[in-house]
Amino acid sequence: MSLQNTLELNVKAAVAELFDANLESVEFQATRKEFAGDITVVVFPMLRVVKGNPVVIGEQIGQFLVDNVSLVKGFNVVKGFLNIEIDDSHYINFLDAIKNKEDFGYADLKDNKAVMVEYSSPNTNKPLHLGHVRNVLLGYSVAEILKASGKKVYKTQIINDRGIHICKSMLAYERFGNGEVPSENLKGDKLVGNYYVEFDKAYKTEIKNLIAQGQTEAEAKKNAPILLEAQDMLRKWEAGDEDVVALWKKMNGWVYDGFEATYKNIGVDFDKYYYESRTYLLGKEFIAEGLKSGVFFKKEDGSVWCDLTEDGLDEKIVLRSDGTAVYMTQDIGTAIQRIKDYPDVGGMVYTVGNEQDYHFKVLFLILKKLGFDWAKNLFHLSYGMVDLPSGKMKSREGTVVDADDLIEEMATTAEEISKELGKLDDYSEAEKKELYKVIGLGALKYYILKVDPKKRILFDPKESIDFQGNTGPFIQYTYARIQSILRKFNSEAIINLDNIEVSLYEKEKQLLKQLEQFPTIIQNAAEQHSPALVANYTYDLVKDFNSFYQNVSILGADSEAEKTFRVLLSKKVGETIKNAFNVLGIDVPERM
RNA sequence: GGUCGCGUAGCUCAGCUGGAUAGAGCAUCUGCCUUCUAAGCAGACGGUCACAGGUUCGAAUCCUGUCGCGAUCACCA
Repeated sequence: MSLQNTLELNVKAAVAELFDANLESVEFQATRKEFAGDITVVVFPMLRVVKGNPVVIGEQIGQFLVDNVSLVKGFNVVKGFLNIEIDDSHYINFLDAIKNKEDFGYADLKDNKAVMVEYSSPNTNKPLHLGHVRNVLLGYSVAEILKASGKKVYKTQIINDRGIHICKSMLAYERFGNGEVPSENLKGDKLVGNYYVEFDKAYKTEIKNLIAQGQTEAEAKKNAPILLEAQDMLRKWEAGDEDVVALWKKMNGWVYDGFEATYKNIGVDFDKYYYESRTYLLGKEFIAEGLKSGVFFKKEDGSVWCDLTEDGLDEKIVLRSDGTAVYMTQDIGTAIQRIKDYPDVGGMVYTVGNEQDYHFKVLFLILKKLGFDWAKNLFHLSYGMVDLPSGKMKSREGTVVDADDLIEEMATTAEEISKELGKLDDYSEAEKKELYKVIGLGALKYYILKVDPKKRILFDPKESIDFQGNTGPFIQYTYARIQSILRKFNSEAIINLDNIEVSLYEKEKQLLKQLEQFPTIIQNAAEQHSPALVANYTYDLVKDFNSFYQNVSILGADSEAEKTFRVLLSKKVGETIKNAFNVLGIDVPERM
């Protein structure tokens, strides 16, 4: 039983015995540094069932704990706060209990229902940019956090592979491409993205000309021949035109190869891919069924809608009057397809930007109306946009921060800093290169994941991401320091706490208290779908370790017992950093 | 205009299921490398928690209103 559970039971027993009253819960918090004690019980909430002076009540409960709980060795009451002092043996036993648990903090599988996490839902007409990076990092990390909290998880994505956007790239390629193919210098997604930009250029030129010929801007935008041709191409695609489909397959293939390279570069993976072109038909089937069962209704023009006015929302279109699918149609189909493919899935998490809050509200509601019991376990992991100082990123206007470029720049920065510090002179070039990438990516990932998902991020490319303070590299550096100590100690096998006699320094106790929190942090992060909780916890842990490291000699301890204890403590902190960073998708280096 | 989200130190962020004197990092300034990696440690400076009411023994946290920023309200995705 955890320390807090033990204390809770005994506080309740104390209140029952001393005041003949029943407490439903006990409020704990960490004792503030300026007071003596390790854990604090807040007395105020008890005043609802126990009448009296909170200080006196605190004193009485404190005395009861000292008399009845061997781990409680003292207490003091300040205002309504009962500060409890815990015996060192508790913390030493805690360390002893986890010393062989390499996966400390991770829960065993405890739920037979799996959860599917969707992230990175790219369009196939342009490369991934910083916005996708936030999406991918968040989704991957939430998936890993859910796993660590004891859930079975499938990672997936939906690829938006059909529609007017890809037709625009295809048309521009046909016109200006001259048979260009991806090469080492030009990944497939970049190539296709270039033609998307080419299309837009040509489109704008045509608009200008039409306006010069006397059309209004709105007319020109609608009538530009190149746009009409792209729309024609889309119709051909839907009709299954062989040439168009062949080009579509070829260019999408290039894009997928390019995306794969970027995912690998970032270090994320997927268990299953879904393609809009293959799920929208299933969506249509269920629209037809819903029409029969009265979930949907048809308007005179033939379009199909869902009436959500009773739920405080509007009517929502689910099928166009010409019978073609809209975004909602394919999302309905995709959700149902996923449950068909993975019957053990009991819920899903959609990692999608907050601009689509309304869409997912509606989607979840419609799926509920269609009668799927899993629809109540759908969660939209909504995150804020990543903006530049100049505003929103726009692919067509070339104001995007490219994902591949960004990763490379981060590694270059890591290289510059490392060279300045010059600690890696005996590393081979390949080892150095690998390390720079680990550090650069660590900086980028931590920078993005440490902020609350729902807040928007302002990213200024000119002000490079920090490598000091509350950053990924700082935490990685601490890990590397710990590994250095372990290499020097060099005798893991004899780490043994049996019958060890040490009394804890404040810095050591603080570290152990912090370690004790980690399993709870993982559970909270899973419940709240928030990697930021894990990131900020790791930073707190590392700060405490560095303070310990700088103020207490580990290998130079006075006795063998102390030395053994400190090495083991350091080792566990290192493992915990590694386990925490693992769910954030960040690697840790042996040296740096 | 309706709906949703956000507003905490010069900057970037924690804290938000109500609890002690609101915490970090960056920047600025002081100290600390004959001792385990100075990407570090120890410290100083810095706040009307957007504003105004309300609930409460107690509010950055909950409620209402106002202001500011953003998103959304398409037979786009």
